[in-house]
Amino acid sequence: MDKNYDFKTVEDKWRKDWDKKELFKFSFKEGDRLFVVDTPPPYVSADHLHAGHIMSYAQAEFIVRYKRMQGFKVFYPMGFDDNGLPTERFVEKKYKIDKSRTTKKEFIELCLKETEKGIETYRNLWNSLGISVDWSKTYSTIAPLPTKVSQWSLIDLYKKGVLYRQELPILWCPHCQTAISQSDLEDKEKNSKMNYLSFPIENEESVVIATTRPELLPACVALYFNPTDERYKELIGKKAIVPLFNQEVSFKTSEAVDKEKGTGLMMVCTWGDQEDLEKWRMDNLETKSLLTPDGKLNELGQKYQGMKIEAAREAIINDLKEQGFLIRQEDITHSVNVHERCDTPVELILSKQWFIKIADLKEKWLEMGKKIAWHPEYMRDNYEIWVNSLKWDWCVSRQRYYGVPFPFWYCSDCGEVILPDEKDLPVSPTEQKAPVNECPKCGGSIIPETDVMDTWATSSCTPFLLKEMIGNDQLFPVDLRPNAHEIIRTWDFYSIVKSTYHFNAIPFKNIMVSGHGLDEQGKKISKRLGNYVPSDQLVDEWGADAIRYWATGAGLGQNLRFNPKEIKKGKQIVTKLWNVAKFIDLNLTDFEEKEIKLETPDLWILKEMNETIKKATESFDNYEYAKAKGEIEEFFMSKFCDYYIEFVKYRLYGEDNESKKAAQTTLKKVFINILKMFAPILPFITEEIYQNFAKESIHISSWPKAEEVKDEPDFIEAISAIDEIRKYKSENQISLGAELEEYKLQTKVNLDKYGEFIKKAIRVKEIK
RNA sequence: GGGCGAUUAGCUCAAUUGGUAGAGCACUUCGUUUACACCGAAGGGGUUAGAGGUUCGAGUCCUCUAUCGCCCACCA
Repeated sequence: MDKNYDFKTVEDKWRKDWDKKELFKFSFKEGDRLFVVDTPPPYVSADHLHAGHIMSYAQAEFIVRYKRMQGFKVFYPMGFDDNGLPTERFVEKKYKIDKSRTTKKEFIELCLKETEKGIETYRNLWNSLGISVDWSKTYSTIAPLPTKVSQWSLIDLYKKGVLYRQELPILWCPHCQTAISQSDLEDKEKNSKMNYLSFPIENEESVVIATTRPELLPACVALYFNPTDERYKELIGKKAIVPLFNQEVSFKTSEAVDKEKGTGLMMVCTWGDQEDLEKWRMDNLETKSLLTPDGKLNELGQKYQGMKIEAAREAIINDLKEQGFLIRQEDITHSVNVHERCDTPVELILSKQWFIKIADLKEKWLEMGKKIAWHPEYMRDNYEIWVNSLKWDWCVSRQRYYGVPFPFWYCSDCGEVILPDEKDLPVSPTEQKAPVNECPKCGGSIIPETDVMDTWATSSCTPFLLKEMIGNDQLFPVDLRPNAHEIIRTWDFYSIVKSTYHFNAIPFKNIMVSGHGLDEQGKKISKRLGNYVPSDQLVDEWGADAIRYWATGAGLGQNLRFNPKEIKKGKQIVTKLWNVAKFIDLNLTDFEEKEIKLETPDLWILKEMNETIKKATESFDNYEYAKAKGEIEEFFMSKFCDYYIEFVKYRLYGEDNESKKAAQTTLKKVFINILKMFAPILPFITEEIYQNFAKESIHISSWPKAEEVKDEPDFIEAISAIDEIRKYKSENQISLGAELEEYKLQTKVNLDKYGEFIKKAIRVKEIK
């Protein structure tokens, strides 16, 4: 063995070896125990890989390697989420193009090109980190099979009556020009002005209303106050005139109006916010649709027609001021719902879209959530909070180019929906003919649906996509879904929705939720802040094992700071394992194990080892890789290196062959189990060392089993005695290697039994 | 405003069911020793955020307060 451990050469060697031997390729036969992992398919548009990515994927992979050693046949494919808005936005930004100013064909080609690149970037990183996925089973969400499964899913939902198409006020992104869903929203603090406007009342004085959105005045349809509000009681039955636009609106009351907010009077427009929508729905108010899909005022805006929202707001405020309707203004900051992909404030517009029923089935979603084992447990709360906050059905249609098409055609006359035959899936309605030439109901002509699916409508199929990839229903539900907490409300929730509707089953039995990677100051790592070292540089500098070690630093659900010291510590452990390996290797000879007569220190370390195996196994079983690492490391560094190796040196160098063999056997046995326990976390160094002893990969070897060992309970006293002498030597500045002539021991210990051992282990000639 | 997490040594974190607060890093001192200077040994360092309560006993359970993070709500 080389004197120094060269991680670059070694890690590269095993990467190639595993790849060549297809070590992680999935295969199983009847009776095998399966472990199916539904890994988050990353957006290929996320081209800035950093420690946070390493952390979350490594944490899941610790469990995967552990399960494999436990004898499970692991199905661990990798997917890529490459369709939909994220990719389009990425391409738009990168090539500085606008969807509306390029042809659909060119645009899709660029998306596909970037998709390919993205997959390569990810694949390189996973490989360098030793993420043991089965690369022969890779999917991308826009490929034929996933498209087929996503389309089948929609057809099934349609047949079950839970997918419907309706014209409704929906969440709309004026920048991306597409419908979006509640889960695509993000909060953003914005500076704004609260405008206090005077609304004249017929034959009377005016009332004052506060609003941040005067540009919605043309769509104002009613004014509301709280029924207990004495100030406005007598307004019922009267009408106010909307400033500038002059439509008459009536006063209404609602318990939901807060007397303390603004002036206690609220204007309802169609539609500025959730509250508007609810009043509109409840009181059956008039519909005044004001916005165009690109976020401009339509003809209802009169002289402001064609202006963008912000421009119209400014112009209207100016005119209000001029004509004396603006009483006063206040600077405020408030949070605004923006589209998370582009930061544009979202609007509500009337549009015909496809929806999946979710808002009325909260109880069902909660019930399904309870059937899943959440790691950590409290993450279920996050899920339940989201479910309870649902207000809208899931809008799954998007007016974009690069995505999985809806598998539907319509009758242009009666609107009848035409479904394809399931055996013809996948289909692309805009490019192929419908299964019928004319509407079977009215004989009208057929037009294709041009919408594509929301990205989550495709990725939420992965739990049952996996079984389709293998063609075996036993793979569903999957055993483990690992992901970060921000996609509980999307990927996880929608997966639960779909599996419930399709199979009345949970999609995954276990979910492990990871935290975020933070920079050294504790800030979330993000592309915008640039506060990260690219992942490939990290691996190059420290090696995969050391980085993976760092990833054990936070328990499930916890954020983890980037910390070079912890990576260094990982490197130190790798080096330590290497040095121990050299030491043991040098002193090993072949012998028959049955002749061995173990001595007290041997029994002690074996007993300690079995305790460690028990604890590490339990921790890994509970997805607590951080705890497992702590237990293994403590045993290796303190018990094995600091004590046991020191205890047996004199036997290894001595003349008593029987005693020497016992020490050697124990060293080897314990060390191999240490390697095995470290293997899920440090796959490279453990493989390198293990294959010096064994001819197979450590990663398909079996996880150690704890055995019962009868040790000598009073041996602990001998260890205390050795501690005492170590301390004495250190305090008196004597080298640990120097032999003391004589020492008077304070610690109570059975010297008849352990005197000789202590003298030799810590080098003292005479103990009193 | 509601909820969920967190707060333990200078730093990063442990602490089974309530039972003498522990590691690593950093710091101080020592040690070239035949696995390891990519090293080893020893040492100093804590009113467990604060205040109450339950208990023979609280880092751990309860109540309140403060600070931080996240989720949800908040556009009148």
